[in-house]
Amino acid sequence: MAIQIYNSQSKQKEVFKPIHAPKVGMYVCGITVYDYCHIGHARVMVCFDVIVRHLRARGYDVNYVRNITDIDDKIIARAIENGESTQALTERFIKAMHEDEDALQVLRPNVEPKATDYIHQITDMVQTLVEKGYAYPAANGDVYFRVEKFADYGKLSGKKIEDLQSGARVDVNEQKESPLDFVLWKASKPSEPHWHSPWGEGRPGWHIECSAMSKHTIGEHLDIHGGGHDLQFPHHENEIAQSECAHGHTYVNTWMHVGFVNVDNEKMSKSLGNFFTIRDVLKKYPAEVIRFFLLSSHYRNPLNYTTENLDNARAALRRLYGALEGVQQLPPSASLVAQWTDAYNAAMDDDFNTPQAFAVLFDLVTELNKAKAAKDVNSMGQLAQLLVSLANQLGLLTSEPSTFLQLGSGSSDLSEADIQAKIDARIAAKQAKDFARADAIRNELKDEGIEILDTPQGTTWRRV
RNA sequence: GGCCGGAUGGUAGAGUGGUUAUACACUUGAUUGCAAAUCAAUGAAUCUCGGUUCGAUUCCGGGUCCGGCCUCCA
Repeated sequence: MAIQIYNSQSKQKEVFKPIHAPKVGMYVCGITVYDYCHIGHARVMVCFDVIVRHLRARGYDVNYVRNITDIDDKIIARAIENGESTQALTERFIKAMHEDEDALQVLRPNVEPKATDYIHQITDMVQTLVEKGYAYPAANGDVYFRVEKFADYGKLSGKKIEDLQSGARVDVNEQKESPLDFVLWKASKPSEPHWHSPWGEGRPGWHIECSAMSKHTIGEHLDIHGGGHDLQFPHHENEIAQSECAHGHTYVNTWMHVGFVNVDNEKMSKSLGNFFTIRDVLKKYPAEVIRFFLLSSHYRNPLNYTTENLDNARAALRRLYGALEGVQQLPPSASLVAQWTDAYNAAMDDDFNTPQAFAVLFDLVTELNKAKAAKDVNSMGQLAQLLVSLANQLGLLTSEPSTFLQLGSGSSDLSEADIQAKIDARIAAKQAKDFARADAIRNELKDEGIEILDTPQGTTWRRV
C-alpha cells in the first residue's frame, strides 16, 4: 500500500514516489525568530513532525530540513526597539523555539540552517540568476528577480501574471522594472547588519534563502517542500522561480501546505494580534493535550482554537490513558500487530489522516477495556502495548498513565502523601462499612479536585 | 475585482455512489455499598436548488454563507 500525499500544486492526492528511494529530501519553511512561537507555528511543527515520523516508520530515510530566518526587516526593527543586536535577539528566540518544540515532543529536524550562515551560497545563486538574465541589479544596490522572464510563474498558486499586475496591491517601487519583481538582495543602510556582495553591502531577500539553503542541505530537486498555507504565495512561488531559473529543472515534486489555526474562525496571526503563544497555552494545558488537539483535525483543514476544543482533547486523552492504567503490558502477537498496524497505516498512508488514525486508537481502546472488564490479563497486556506503540508513532502516550491523569489545572495544596492518607482512611472506613465516613472523605477530595476510582486493581485517583 | 478552499449529529471531526467512523456531551441498562471508570443499548447530521444515476452526503452545475491568498505572515 503506497503513501498518498495531496500535492498543493496539482491539487490532488498523488502516490508518493521519492526521487532516490528510500531517501527522501524534505524541506519545510521554519519561522522568523523575532518573537515567541504561537499555536499556528506549533501546528506546522507538529504536523510535519508526524509526517516525518510516519515516513520513517514506513521505511524512508528522511533528510528533514527546516530553516530559521534570522535576518529580515522585522528582526532588525525589533532589535533596535529592544536595544540589542539582531544576533542576541535571534539566539534568544531560537532557544525559546527549541524549548517549545521539546515540550510538544517535536523531534528536531536533521538540519536547521540559518540564513546568516548561508550568505555566500545565497550571493552565488543571485549571481547565477543575474548572469542568466533572470535578475538585475538596480541603481540603489538592490537586486531584483525579473518575474516576467519565468514563463511558469504562478504554477503553484494558480495565479496569472496579468491578474497579479491588475491586482494593484503590489508596492510601487521606482527601482523595479515591473511591480511584480521581488527582491533577491537588499542594499543595507550603514547602521543595519550587512554582508559583502558583488552589488555592495546588503542582506538577502527573504525568498532566496530557502532556495539556497534547500540546495545546499538537500539538493536542487526536493521530494517534499512544505510550510504554512500562507507561504504558498508569494514565498513558495518565488522560490520556484529562483530555483528553476538557476538550475534549469524542476525544484519540488510535492508541495504540502498546513492549514491555519483560527481564533473565532479567523486566521491567527501576528499581524492581526489574535495569537496565543505556545508558552502561554502550556501554562493552561499539558503539552500532550496541545499536541493531541493540533492533530485532531486533518493537517490541511482549518483548526479552531477554543478552550472547548482543548478541553475535549484533554477528555479524549484521558480515555486513552485511562485504558492503560493498571495494565501490565505484554508483547503483542504478530497477528494482533498486523491487524491494528494495518488499520493505522491505512489511515496515515492516506495523506497523513491523523483523525482517522485516532479513530483506530480509540477502537483499540474499546477492545482493551473489554479485555480489562473480562479480566483477560493476556489480551489486555498485548492490546495495551500495541496502543502505546501506535500512539508513540504520533508522539502521544509517552507518559505514565498515572502521571498524566494526575496532572491537573486545579490548585490543590494536597501532597500525594496527603491524598494517599485520605484514600487509606477511606478504605478503612469502607471495610468497617462506615459508608457515610467513606463518602465524606471522597467529597473532601472532590472539593480539592481529586477524583477517586475504585478499580479491581485497587483505588486510584486523578485530578478533575 | 482575480484566484483558491470549505459547509457532516448538541459540539469536535473522518470516510463513503447503497448498511455512514471516532471523541466529548445526552438517555437507558449492566457493574458499584453509593459513585467514578468501564461495558452494552439507544437517540442524534451530511447548507440550498437543479442534473447524472435504479440509488447522491459523496460525482457535475447554479446559489447562499464562511474562510484564505493576491502586502509581512506558519
